[in-house]
This record gives sequence, structure tokens and C-alpha cells, in this order.
Amino acid sequence: MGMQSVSKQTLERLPLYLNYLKSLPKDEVPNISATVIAEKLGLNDVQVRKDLAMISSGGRPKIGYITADLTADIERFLGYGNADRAVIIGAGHLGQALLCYQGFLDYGLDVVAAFDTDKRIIGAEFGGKQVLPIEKLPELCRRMKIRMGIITVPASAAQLVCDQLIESGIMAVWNFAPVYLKVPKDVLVQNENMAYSLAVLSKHLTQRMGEVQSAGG
Amino acid sequence: MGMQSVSKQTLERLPLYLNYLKSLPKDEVPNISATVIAEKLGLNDVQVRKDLAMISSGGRPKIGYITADLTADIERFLGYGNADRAVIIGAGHLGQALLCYQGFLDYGLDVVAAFDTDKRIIGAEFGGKQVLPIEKLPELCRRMKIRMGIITVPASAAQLVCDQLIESGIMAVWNFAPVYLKVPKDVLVQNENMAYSLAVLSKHLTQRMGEVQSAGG
DNA sequence: TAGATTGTTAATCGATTAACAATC
DNA sequence: TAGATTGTTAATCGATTAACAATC
Repeated sequence: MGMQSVSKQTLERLPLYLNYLKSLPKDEVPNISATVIAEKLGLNDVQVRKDLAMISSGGRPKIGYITADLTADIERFLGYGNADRAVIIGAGHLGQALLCYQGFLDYGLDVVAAFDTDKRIIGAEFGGKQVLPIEKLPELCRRMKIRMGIITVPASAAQLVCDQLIESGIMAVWNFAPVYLKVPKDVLVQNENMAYSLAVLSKHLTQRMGEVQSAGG
Repeated sequence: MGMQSVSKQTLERLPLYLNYLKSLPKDEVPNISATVIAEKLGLNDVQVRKDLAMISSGGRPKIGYITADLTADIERFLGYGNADRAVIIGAGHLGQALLCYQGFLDYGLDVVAAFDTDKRIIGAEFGGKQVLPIEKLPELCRRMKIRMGIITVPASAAQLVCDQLIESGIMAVWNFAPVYLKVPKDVLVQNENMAYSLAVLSKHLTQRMGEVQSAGG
């Protein structure tokens, strides 16, 4: 048990475990084993056990983990509960969708406002959150000690916006624009790059198609 | 050179290379080296060279690759050009945002329509694409030979929708719902799970904060 | 007890990186 | 030519998986 740093792979699996634990009928499954979690999620059981060992106070042989405690341990580790505040830059379709998404608070993210340069959209509200002029970004970030920025502008504007965010004190950038962003090494960029996903999906389809054709001919 | 199967990591880096190549001023950079690409994208040059060796006809010592040829090779490999057709299930905010996004065609994806169960939204158009009743899904998928489905429904409905997609002949699922989807092993699920990204970003912020505090105290 | 499950140590696997010969 | 760059072979690294003793 401990709050030591955890590999990126482990960090990405933790929400998956949490998600599964929360899907269990309440109070009906007091204990849960790594073996069962692994099986349900299509993973290796030792891997699950190692991941859980990093963040929980441990399970008991034959019995497994206490479901409620494990759930709480993962949530605490992921920082759900004390949400990070974030701003969105770019209030187009995607920005609006993210502004309206009510579920972020459950994942420890509190989107406080959006920024844009388009006068026609400044002042509008989406999901109860305002679109402000980009000029107000530095002051608001500093005043509210905001450390996360979400980039939903077109690719051509993304690096400029990223620079402005860093200038405003942001330490973590969630980038939805399909570009590589250059940042200082203490700033983390997480790319939600749809082109990556599409490449993987598309290649799978092409390969499947090839197989079917070879099998047929 | 060859169309052999490529690791997932390589597949995810290819759009990054392509993106960089396209950002170069047209006709002004006839040749490009793996060394330069690696430097600009913060990667190892041997890694870039190995990735490119999988899909290109090769570069020349001292000169590098022919920019235009390399660009074309990556696009061909990723299947840009002959787009995969896809349907979106769930025409809420995120579904609408994806329907409206004009850039998918550039990435080899042609979204043909959306489906929903909500009568108030059925018949509406977003980005020139219609929202149809979910009942019409199987027939349309079969008739148009659609093999990719995009899930943008709430978590609670995602597995049901996924089953319907597979029933309709879909082979690749792009899942935006924060749930693990159970599928036959010849179907590929690519999760665009924002909880993963948020976990990585949030942990970075927590660790940075810890460092700053230790440095200060 | 018997056996399921934990947690750890060792082996395997695959991706990244280093070293280097070939070449333009 | 000299040196930058390619492509390949070998070494390293880290994550996954297997093996196994401990334990409830």
C-alpha cells in the first residue's frame, strides 16, 4: 500500500476497475477478488492484483478485497472528491459538448468556464458555464489557481492557445486538437487525439477484410 | 517496406508524423530526415526510422525521405482516401459534436448518420446528417455495408447498443462511454475513455503540487 | 482440512534505445 | 573525401505473465 508513483498503464486501468466496482449491485457484493475483476475485464489476474497492491491496503487470501474499501481507495488515489478546476479554450461544438457534460465532476474535474475569440459566442452559456473573451484567461487562471487547460480549438490555433495557457500558469493540458504541442518539461500534455484511435480502428477493418477475402478466394 | 501488420504504438505514431509532414511549407522542403522528425516531435530517431521502414519505400543516406512520397505512403497505409463508413449511436451533445465535425473525412472516416431512441431528436439534422430511429440500424448497416460504429450514449445503455451494433454486422467499435464493453474476439473496441486521460492529468497535478510543497517546506 | 486467493519473486515478452556497418 | 543519414543487429528497459510460498 502507498501513494508511490504508478505506471501510466496502471493509472489507465484504475478507472476501469472503479467503473466495474461501481456497477456491482449495492451492498450485495461485500467482497471482490482480483481474479473476478480480471475475468470480467478481460485482463490478467496478477496484473490486477499488482495494480491494486499499489493503492489499496490489501486483500485477504480466499476472501479478496472489501468492495467498499477498494472503491474508496481507488477514488481517493485518483483524486475524485477534491476536483481539479479546469478551463476550456475553444467553445465550438466539441467545447460546448464538454461544457455540457455533467459527468466530469464524478471524475474529479470541475470545468469553471470556457474562453473563445469569437465575439458572437462570447457571453453565451452552455451547461450553466460562461464563454469569456480569451483576454480574461490569465487573470482568471491566476485568481482561481487553475492548473488544467482543455484545448478544443482548431489545429491551426492550438499551439498559440497552449502557450497562452502555460503563460497563465497551467501545468496540465488536455489536448483535443490533432497537433503535437511543444511545452516545457514540467507541463504534461495528454492527447485525446482521435486520429490515433481512427488509425487503430481502420487498420483492424482493413485487416479483417483481407482475411475474409483470402478465406473466400 | 511492406503492408505487414504494425504494432499499436507504431500505428498511433503514424498520424503524428503525417500531421508534422503536412505542417511543412508546401514544396519548400522536398526532403525530410527521420532525425528531424524525431527532434520536432520529441521522439527517438531510431524509433521514427523503424516506424517509417514499415510503411515507406525507404529513404536515402544523407538525404532522408522524399517528403511528398512519405506523406502519400503514410496516408495510403492509414487508409485515408478510401474512407470507412460509420454510424453514430446517441445524438446527445457529444454525438452532435461528432456529427458536425467536418474533419473526419480527412482521417478516412465517413459518418453517414446517427441513431437515437429519443423521439424529440429523431428526424433532426446535424452537420447535414440525419438522426434516425434506432430500429432502422440493422437494415441500414447491412444495406450500406457499414462496419464501424461510434457509441456516444450514456454508460448505462452502452453495452446494449454495442450488442445491437454487432448484431448489425459492425466489426469495429469506437466507444466514448466510460464502460468496458464485452465483444466477440473478432470485433475491436477502441475506448476514447476520458476517465483514463483525466486520471493521468490529475495525477500529474497532484505530484507536481507535492514537489512544490516539499521544495517550499 | 482443502482449496481459493493473496502477494512476491523469477521468467518472458515486446518495445525502445544504443551501436555500427553501409551508403550517398 | 568527410560526414550525415539510413537500416539493421544487439543491448536495455519496463511491463506482463508464470510460478510459488504464505494464509485465511
